[in-house]
Amino acid sequence: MNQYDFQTIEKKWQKIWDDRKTFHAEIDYSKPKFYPLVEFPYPSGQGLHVGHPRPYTAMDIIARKRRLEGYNVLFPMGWDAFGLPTENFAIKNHIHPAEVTRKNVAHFKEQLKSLGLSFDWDREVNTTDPDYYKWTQWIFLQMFKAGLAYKSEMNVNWCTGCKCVLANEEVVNGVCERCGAPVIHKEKSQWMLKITAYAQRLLDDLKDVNYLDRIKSAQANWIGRSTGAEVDFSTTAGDTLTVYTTRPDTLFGATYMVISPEHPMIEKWSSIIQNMDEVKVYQAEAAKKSDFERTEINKEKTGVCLQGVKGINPVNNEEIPIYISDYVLTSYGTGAIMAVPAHDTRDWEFAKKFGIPMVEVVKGGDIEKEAFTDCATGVMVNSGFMTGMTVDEAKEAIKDWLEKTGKGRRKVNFKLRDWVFARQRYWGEPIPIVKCPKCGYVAIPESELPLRLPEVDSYTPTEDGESPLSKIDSFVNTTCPKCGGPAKRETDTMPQWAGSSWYFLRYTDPHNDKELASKEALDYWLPVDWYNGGMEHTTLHLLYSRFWHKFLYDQGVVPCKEPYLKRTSHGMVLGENGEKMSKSRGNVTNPDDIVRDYGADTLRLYEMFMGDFQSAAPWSMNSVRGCKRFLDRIWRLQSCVIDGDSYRPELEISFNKTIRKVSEDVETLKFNTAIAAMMSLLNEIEATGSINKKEYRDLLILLNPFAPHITEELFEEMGFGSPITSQSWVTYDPAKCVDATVEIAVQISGKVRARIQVPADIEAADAIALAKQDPKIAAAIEGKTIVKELYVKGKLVNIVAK
RNA sequence: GCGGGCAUGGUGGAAUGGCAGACACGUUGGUCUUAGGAACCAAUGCUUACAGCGUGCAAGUUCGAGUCUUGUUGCCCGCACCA
Repeated sequence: MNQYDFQTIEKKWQKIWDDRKTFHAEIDYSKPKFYPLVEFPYPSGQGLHVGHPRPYTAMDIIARKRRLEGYNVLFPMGWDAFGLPTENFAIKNHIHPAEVTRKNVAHFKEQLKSLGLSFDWDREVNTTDPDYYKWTQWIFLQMFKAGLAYKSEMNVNWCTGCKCVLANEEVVNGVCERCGAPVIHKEKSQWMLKITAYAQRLLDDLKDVNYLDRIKSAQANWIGRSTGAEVDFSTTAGDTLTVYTTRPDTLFGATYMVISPEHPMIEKWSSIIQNMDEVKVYQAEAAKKSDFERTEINKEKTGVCLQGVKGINPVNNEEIPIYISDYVLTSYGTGAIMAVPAHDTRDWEFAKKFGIPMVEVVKGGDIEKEAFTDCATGVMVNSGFMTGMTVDEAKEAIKDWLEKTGKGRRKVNFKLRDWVFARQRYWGEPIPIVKCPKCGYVAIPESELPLRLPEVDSYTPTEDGESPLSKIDSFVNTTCPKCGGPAKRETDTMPQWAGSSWYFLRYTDPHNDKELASKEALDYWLPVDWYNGGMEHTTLHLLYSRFWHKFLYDQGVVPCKEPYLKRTSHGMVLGENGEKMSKSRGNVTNPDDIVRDYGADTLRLYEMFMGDFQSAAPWSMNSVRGCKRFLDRIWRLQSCVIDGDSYRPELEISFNKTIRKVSEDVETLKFNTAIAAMMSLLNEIEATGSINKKEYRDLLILLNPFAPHITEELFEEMGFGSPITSQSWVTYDPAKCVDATVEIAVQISGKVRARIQVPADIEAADAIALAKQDPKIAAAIEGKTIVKELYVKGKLVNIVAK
């Protein structure tokens, strides 16, 4: 017997798979298709992290199992390569971002290949490749033509030191991460995508997909549908202030109004607001804070009462003060609220601080102590025609009244906001739009796609906050596609999310230069059958790509409404100390070291065995060694192989049970228990002192998806025939998964008092009778009244005695 | 703050409402060995051990709760320009 020389074996099989294109997929109508997908990585300069192989190995196991089950499997990989870190690295080291990307991709690819993942590398895509982003731009143009892309004034983070727009991540505690200068909010005209037009469908169609419940609820909450009403308040200034509320029933309790510090009405009223100086100071303060800071409930409420203008409550014509406060956001609802301190927690705190009166309109709580927000039990009081109604009745009554009187209307609102689709950065897809002084924003002709990123000398954002592209005259100056007159190109680029919103479509036909993918390929491969990715992508990437997909469905480009049939999530891999792995904490493990010292099969096995796939788990070198030990034992089995073409009787049930367990557990992502079952089986095999050929062969196939290299090598070594990749998955006989006798527990009133052996198919009455014969049980129930007797098949007998 | 989640031995974790701790790691003792970060064998939740106690804490439902319900504490993740 040779040594288990994993380095040689792994290189050998990886070369065989490459040379033979073992995992290359083509359309084949004779087989059922299966399209598993993992999130393609951002090729960072740090290289692969031990967190990457966890989801990749998991889906690889499923892909390999599906192939053995006779499916035509498309398991692709690519690179989500536009982004900030590459650009920042390029700026710092004066290397072109494309060059940085090329190096990082090469490194990542080499690392991924060393793990024996069964990707179809012929279908590799890269979002920064002009042949790819041509179609990203094409999709944007279709959205523009459909009216879903528009320009709007948006707040951006503005570094007062670098004089440039910052990503949220670059803002640390209100100052610029790089230069430490204060960061303020600044209005900027930005390209937006109208994802809100799809809000209802994105919500409704969740019922048609098989996502984990927590993913569905996270998306539903992010979309944040609420039903309520818009109410028009007139003001002493003559203008109307429209508010959105989910509690129109409390309208009689509205004792003041609050508008966001950025509300446009403030500018309009600047001549009549007597304390404009105070207002301006407050606006400047608010501009420094993020939405997150502003809506924090624990913080002290702040605000300024507008002097010189009042709102008028439409139900009772009472004049009420108008405040500006940063807890009201421009981005939600109408940017103005009616405040009902008696029945809203934030309003209550604000009113307490500013000494604003409260009016109780729903009875049931103690509004002196806290706001009473319960809708289910309260009864309306002090509310004119609604007095005496339940909250639900009042909601309907007031909405009818608002619509009848024209003072308001029913309104569905979403928390979901439109997608800011422009970055003032270099390393992204150029937005294919021209601004013509005569024609406005004009799409460039599709024949001019891809609109390539021009070469620039500096990737640093410009002093005026525009993209570096704005400095390239040859790029900027062009002619209007419509009128032929002089015009200027859009110089902003798309956010990284653009390329990742449709990459799974390109995998189906990655080299097509006529369409983003052929109809035949899309019809055959879509939808993605199973998409696994991180929980952190639930509300952005996952929602964005569903939105793009639905748009493309409406355009007749893709054949199905939803891109992903099933979505699951993996947990993070933490450092050995249980903290998030990071360079600064010094707890990073490099997968290359593990592959070199223990082998890819051990790494794969450990990543799957380390804990529940869906939860975070800390790294453990000791446990890695444990997995290596298991593979060593599998290797050594070849020294005790005996003849035999069926399972030996003493192992027959164990084999059948293990095959069933592994087959089922892989489907539910319970890789850790699947591996545990194989370890148990190995323990039993070793106890017999030998293994026969049938048993070894089946064990190797069972383990193959987890540890593909060692199992292929042993399969070949043992002369079991062609590679495992062309074998069939092992099957089990349900009838042979049952033991003849089982040990059951006997409980007295729920406490275990004895254990007895019974035939597996024993009847309840017989089991109970047998239990009572046990000396301990007989003694325990003597002289007591038996209240109840239960038998749980194959598990226990419970005798309730008094 | 809002949203999602988690809490079980020395460690990672198992457990369709039915015998808590599978499977590993670690530790201890032993065998073999010139040697051991090798292999093999045995033990290993805790305690005042013929028994009792144990799944963050407090209640509840049930014949029976790690699992369901309510409350509570602590921790993790996301929050829209990181990917």
